[in-house]
Amino acid sequence: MTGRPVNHQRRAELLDAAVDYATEHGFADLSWRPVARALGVSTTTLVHHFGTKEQMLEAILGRLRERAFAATSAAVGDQPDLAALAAAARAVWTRASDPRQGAEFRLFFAVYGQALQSPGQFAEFLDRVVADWMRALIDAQKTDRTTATRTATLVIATIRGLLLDLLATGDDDRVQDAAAAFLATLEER
Amino acid sequence: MTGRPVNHQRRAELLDAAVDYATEHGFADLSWRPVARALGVSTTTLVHHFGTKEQMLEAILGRLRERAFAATSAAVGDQPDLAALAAAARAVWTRASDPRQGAEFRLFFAVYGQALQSPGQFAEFLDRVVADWMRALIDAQKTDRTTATRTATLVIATIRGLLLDLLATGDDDRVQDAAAAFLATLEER
DNA sequence: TTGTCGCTAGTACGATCGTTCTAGGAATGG
DNA sequence: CCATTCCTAGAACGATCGTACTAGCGACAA
Repeated sequence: MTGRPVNHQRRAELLDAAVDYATEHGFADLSWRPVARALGVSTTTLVHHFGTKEQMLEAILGRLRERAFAATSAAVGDQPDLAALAAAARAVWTRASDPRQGAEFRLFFAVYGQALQSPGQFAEFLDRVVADWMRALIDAQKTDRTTATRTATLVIATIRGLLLDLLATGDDDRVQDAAAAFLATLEER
Repeated sequence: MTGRPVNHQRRAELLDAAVDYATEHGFADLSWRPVARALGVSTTTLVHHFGTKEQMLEAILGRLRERAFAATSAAVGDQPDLAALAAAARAVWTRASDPRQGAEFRLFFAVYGQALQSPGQFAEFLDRVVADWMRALIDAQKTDRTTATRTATLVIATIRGLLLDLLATGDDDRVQDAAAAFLATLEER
């Protein structure tokens, strides 16, 4: 009577594959058919699992933010107490500036930019893109909330700004030098 | 014999109007027809002046970068010698964080993100998006080239990172507080 | 076994896309 | 005036878009 049960794992597989596709082929002009071809399924299959294209995009960027944050937040949490923020920032930067992460962060900033121009559609992304890291970086500090917030804001902004520079210019020497200087000032607190 | 002369001003008018349109309606899925409707011309007119859509996009982002840089570089140049960099950075930040500039910088970051995923098409944008400011900020300093480059890189990255935060969260108090702290450290050099 | 429902695919529809073709007024140099 | 060239518009092309509809297959509960 109840019929065949829903296979949630199947949707997760397709979503991960879709994120990989977006990482390689860009996010701006994603459409059902090319994604379906790359994944070896029909467009109908994607529609069935994601509903509308808009919903698939939301799912993709949700998964993307999840990936990006999970991979770095692990490094944030496992730090000794003293100078925890500086160590966390260094760990995040080391991982983020790894060339192997380039494609994923290019996609991240592409989504970020698009979200800024469609705040309605990407509301959750915009809400959490800063807040998730803020929470983690504030927890890593022992100072009062005001200065902790101020420092966390600066750390997030500087790392992202440097990453934008690195991805745009590929000038590793210059950007790494600036990053090292910033991280050094962070440890002098 | 020579016929009617080319009207370059007409193209500039259309380009400025197209940038305005992109500022309001987004950059990701721009197409001839909606732009033409908004500008009160036919799509053929746009094709005539810009060639292909790709060329129009390049023209738009070139003009956009020109606008964004010109408006702020003026503030950079007209500073007294002492603490020129700090004053320049403060001027740039004051203008960039003005809510009235929000739409333009949203477009700027949307283009930036798209360019990161299509480096071939937007090569010139990526080349100049950092280099233009770098040159101006290095010239504003009297220290050796190495530290001047390092500082300029950090100033650009931090300002852009803070701007990303401000545009995403709208949390003016927190971001302005962090910006003030950063600019203060800049003046202590 | 049988009825139910998830999963997949194929097809088709209307809309919109970028671009080309055709052609008529406007403005300029000879 | 005339020839030439720019500017603009309208129509049409094939391609691709998102999505709905139909239907067959497979897995599960009763």
